[in-house]
Amino acid sequence: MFNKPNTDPKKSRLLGELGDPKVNSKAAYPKGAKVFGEAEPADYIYQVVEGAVRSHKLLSDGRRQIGAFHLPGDIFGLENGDFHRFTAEAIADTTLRLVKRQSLERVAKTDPAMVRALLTMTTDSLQHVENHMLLLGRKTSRERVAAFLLEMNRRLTAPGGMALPMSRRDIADYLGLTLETVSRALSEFKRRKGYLMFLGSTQRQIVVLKPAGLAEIDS
Amino acid sequence: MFNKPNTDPKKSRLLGELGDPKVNSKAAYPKGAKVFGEAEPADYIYQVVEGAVRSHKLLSDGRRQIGAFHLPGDIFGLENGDFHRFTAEAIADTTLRLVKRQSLERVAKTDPAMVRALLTMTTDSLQHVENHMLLLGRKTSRERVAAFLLEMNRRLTAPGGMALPMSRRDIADYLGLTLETVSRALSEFKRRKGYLMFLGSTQRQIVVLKPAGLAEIDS
DNA sequence: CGATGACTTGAACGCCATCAATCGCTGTGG
DNA sequence: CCACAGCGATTGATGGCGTTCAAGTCATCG
Repeated sequence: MFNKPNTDPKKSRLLGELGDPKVNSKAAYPKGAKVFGEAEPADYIYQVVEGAVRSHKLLSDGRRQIGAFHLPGDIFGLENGDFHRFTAEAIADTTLRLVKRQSLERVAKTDPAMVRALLTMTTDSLQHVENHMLLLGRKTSRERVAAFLLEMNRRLTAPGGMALPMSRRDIADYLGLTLETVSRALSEFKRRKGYLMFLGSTQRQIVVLKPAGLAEIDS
Repeated sequence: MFNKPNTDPKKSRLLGELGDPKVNSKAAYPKGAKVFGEAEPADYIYQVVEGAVRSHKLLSDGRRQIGAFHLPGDIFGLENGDFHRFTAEAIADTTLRLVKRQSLERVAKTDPAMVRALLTMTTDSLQHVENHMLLLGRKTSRERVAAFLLEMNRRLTAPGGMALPMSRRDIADYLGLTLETVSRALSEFKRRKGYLMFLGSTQRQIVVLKPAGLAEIDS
């Protein structure tokens, strides 16, 4: 709600195209709504206008791994193949801008800079999941939660702390932990270490008091 | 040694360029040699001709996460930015084909199909690490080892089983486990389940007797 | 208010890590 | 030719971190 939109210049190129009303439209997704499912045809790509989206994979018994959270300004659902590789769901009431994949492909055919832009965005995703792989494979629970807080603090910066759109369970499924472990780590950072502060009645409005403390824990 | 080279048609386009002796050269790396380091300038991209390479990230205290193994035919070291995001080392005595990144960039400027090829390869990497994220975040040790065996069985298929080029420690650092846990899982699949067989005196020549059994364990 | 859902906190368990011993193979030097 | 060091791998014993199970708190909403 108080989160600044992403104004990364790398996305501007694509947004120039995306901004063209002839090829895009907006749509509203209530909290919990599915945007697309894993292995469904990838007919559109999406940009978050307002709200937040999670992308996840499921195992057959219900275990879930969230690969990324998409915040205002972020583009997601960009596939090179014809099918989505994640399921995407709105975390909160969300507005998305949609662009037909077909029209992107058409532009890409004649515009090398557009293909470049796609490549750059794909590489950015790659870099994010590569770092996340290190977190999931080798970091302790405290390190994971500290890294999460720093990531969100960077991406959601706003006056008076960040407003996390996701539940403890979502955080846990992003970090490869249980929601109880996430909760314990947050309590520890708040009470024992004094790195955090919760604002208001909810437990999702968080102020990071000592980023350096978190950064130290995150190795 | 008995592993068939990768002949994926998607790589052919790039290999057409890579095959040009004017822009490439070969180099030998003895077992253990560093190909490039994390955060070093990315001046070349590489293709495995013979041998095998591992790509990893390190935490400050030495914990290691291997992101991928590169086998004959595979291309790696392709970055969009100017710096490598992994350290790459030869697992066995290895021959690599090198291509100057600059000459790739030059071709890419005028050849949209080349940019496309780069995008496709980047997307393939992305898909691999996305699946690996699910493994690292949510799978049990048995599931991880089963998935590893199936992956290597697919990529190293040869008459009379596969010859793993990597040590138990490498496997462990790829799967986010310890080498002891990997060893126990392999023993279990061999003795208790009868899914595996070791050939010869070494413990790296493995025959998968029942892929279906491994697939079932891997969820 | 009572119901519900998100979160926190406590207690006990279990999977995997850690520590440690041993085995088998290879290579090396006396 | 044998002793032995060294390395990779296996196997056993123990321990700890995060999970699981469970109870309780708090805010929201009918």
